[in-house]
Amino acid sequence: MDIEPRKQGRQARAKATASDIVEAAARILEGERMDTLTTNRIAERAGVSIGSLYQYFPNKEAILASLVRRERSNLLADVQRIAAGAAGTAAKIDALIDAGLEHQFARPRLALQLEYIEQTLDIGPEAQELATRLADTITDIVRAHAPHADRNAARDIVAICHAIINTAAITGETDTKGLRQRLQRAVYGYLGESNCGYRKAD
Amino acid sequence: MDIEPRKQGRQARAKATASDIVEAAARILEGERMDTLTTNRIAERAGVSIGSLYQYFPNKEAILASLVRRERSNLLADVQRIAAGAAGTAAKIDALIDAGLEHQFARPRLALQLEYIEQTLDIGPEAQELATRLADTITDIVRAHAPHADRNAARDIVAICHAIINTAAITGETDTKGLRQRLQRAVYGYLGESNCGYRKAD
Amino acid sequence: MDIEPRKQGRQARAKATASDIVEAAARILEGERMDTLTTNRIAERAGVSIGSLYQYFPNKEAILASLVRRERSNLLADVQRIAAGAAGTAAKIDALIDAGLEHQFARPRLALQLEYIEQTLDIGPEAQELATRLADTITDIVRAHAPHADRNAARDIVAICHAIINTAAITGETDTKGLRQRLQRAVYGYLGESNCGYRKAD
Amino acid sequence: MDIEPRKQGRQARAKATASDIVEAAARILEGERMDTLTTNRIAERAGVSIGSLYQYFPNKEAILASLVRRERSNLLADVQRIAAGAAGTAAKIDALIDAGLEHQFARPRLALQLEYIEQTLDIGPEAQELATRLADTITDIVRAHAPHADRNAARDIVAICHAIINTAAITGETDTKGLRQRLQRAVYGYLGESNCGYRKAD
DNA sequence: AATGAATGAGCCTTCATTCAT
DNA sequence: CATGAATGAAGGCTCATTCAT
Repeated sequence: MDIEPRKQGRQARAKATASDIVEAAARILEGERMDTLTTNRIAERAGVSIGSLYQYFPNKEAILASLVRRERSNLLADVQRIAAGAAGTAAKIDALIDAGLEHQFARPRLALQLEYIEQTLDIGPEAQELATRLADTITDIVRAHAPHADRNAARDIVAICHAIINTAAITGETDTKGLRQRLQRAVYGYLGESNCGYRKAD
Repeated sequence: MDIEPRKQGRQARAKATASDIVEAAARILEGERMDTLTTNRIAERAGVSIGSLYQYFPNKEAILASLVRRERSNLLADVQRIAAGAAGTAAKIDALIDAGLEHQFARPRLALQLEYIEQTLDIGPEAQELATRLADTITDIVRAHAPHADRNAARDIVAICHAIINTAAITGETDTKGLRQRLQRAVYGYLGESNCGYRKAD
Repeated sequence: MDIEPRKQGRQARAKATASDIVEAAARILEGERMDTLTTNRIAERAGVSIGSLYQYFPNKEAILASLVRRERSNLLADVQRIAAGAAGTAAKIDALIDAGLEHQFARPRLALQLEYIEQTLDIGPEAQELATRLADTITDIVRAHAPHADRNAARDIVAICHAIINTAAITGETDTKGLRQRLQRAVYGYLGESNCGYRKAD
Repeated sequence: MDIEPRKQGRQARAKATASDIVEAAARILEGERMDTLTTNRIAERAGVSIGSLYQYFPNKEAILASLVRRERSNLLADVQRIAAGAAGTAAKIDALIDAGLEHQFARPRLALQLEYIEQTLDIGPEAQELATRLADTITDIVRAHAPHADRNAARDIVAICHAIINTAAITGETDTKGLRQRLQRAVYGYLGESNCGYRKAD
């Protein structure tokens, strides 16, 4: 199944339409029951006709793939910026936590749904690569800080953060500060450091 | 939407058929693409006619709700047994970890899918209650061990374990022993205890 | 694309439905504009719901393939009966002409449309084989009568008959007798025999 | 349905565009699967925007009607030239055969497709008239040569030639010479003359 | 009860056609 | 006039669910 977007229209209007469609899909994932994620509904929420939708995407999956790509590359950009930064390893890990927090907390329902969709979707190779690069970059940072950590550890840490943030988001927590502290507890705890009085969050 | 199984013949045969249907759904969730989870396919795998299926369940969601309930109550039973036991608080927490590990690792794909389905489903109040009871029991155990832990902490711990186990299951890990250790690291780490050389796994 | 019918239901009702559907397609081909040959219309004319139609055929093409097969095998049966008969070669050719006449004249519009559809369709291997067998059998008969005739000649003769009958049918001729004479003129003429006073038609 | 090309600028450029569009349709009919004969594809192959296409033709059918008309009037011109010529009746019939051969063999797939389209299309009155004039002219020639031949006979002859040529074209024959001989056999055979050693092809 | 044929709302997608730029 | 983005009716097909046997 072709999963690539169809054309990046040369008129400005076209580019806007394509991303309107993707955003509409995101909004539906966030706010409605998953079974309303139909192409017709997407078109409707994008304020576009169904015909237009299919001028930009060859099928429903392509829309979702675009959405996944969009989110993923945003996060990857942040993470790479952190990795490339001059900060110390602990500071980088904190920054990583913050990045994850921002990303998932910005639109938690969306993040959650996308996680599921990614598994279901036969994601394109490009998105696949984004995922790998993301994982690698994070692994590098973690191992720079905690040399004894292996790939599993890095994966665990990412999973742990995901899980905690999701749970918090779903139960409607709003106290980002407390949440960040718990994330640090979890991560540094897992990495084997006492995190009592470890650092002043800010 | 009605989600209860259809009350009827308490005969052994009827009960068996109903649970055959539920188990068929489980097997499909485990082994096939999610879009093959159709009522006709469920009936087929259960070795029942589609007509019969609808004699036992008023609709598809009811089957899934039953499945969720089945899994949940299994876990709840284990957890309650642990809670009621005479072991020390740390041993209880370890037992909790083991219970979770067993549950999710017995049929990891199923566990993963159900997690998603639970969110999608308009879970019945009974299942809702199971969830609450489960959370409460776990919270009690955790707080008995770590008095400073609040509800959030208990939730976080459950989420952490879920996440690590899922990730492990997805990536095809089989080393249950190593996994248990990492779970303990994560939990005790989060709870703020150094877990270096803390205890002999068994 | 799968082109085979889906199930030959074990209940009598089922078998009837499947052939009702095929016949409905035939009727539409005969009597309506080709662009009304939609699965919905077929179902409607068959007096069946669209859902039922798709229980018997996996897609539109399969219905048409069944129809082609039905017509072809009817004709093939006739032709093989003729080939196997004890009649003289000339009588066999006459019988062939009559068979063709009957077949195409019974439902001329249908015959015409099917001819076109056959080319368009990726006909299944079975139907393909029917066609080959048909052509071979006819070739054999023709060459038995006119040894100098090659494959082209046999093909030409079939084409000639098709064409004449179609034209006649389309322009609404009803004089089968006269038509048969013209067909004989054409065939025997092509085969190089004087056909003046050649034989008494009956 | 309006089937006429849109009257407009008689400028050379306009005329060229219109015939580019018609020719693009022809090329698609020849070289691609019939279901790619979409207006957008036609415009694309004509090197015109879809908007422009609709400036020249009110709808898709009008394009095809123009194409049919183009082919028909070409043939009609040839046939009328033959009819008006000074040659003997037999020579005229031969010329007729050659004309048909050239026409259909020049672009056999196109000829075949158009034949089908003509039936499907609600051909405009003008094209209808072309067909009639064509048939009449041919009938005249045939009857001049074979006075006993009636309208049916002329129709049959045309049909016969069509059919043989089509069959040859479909099966990929390239031996025009042999084909011409078979056509003559068929025609003269049908008209009741022995065609053995009848005439030297050229 | 069990069976499985039948149902039809609704999904994805295409394509002829229009219209703002 | 040309362009190409936008439109939406309509087609193929699925699947949860019903109902006659």
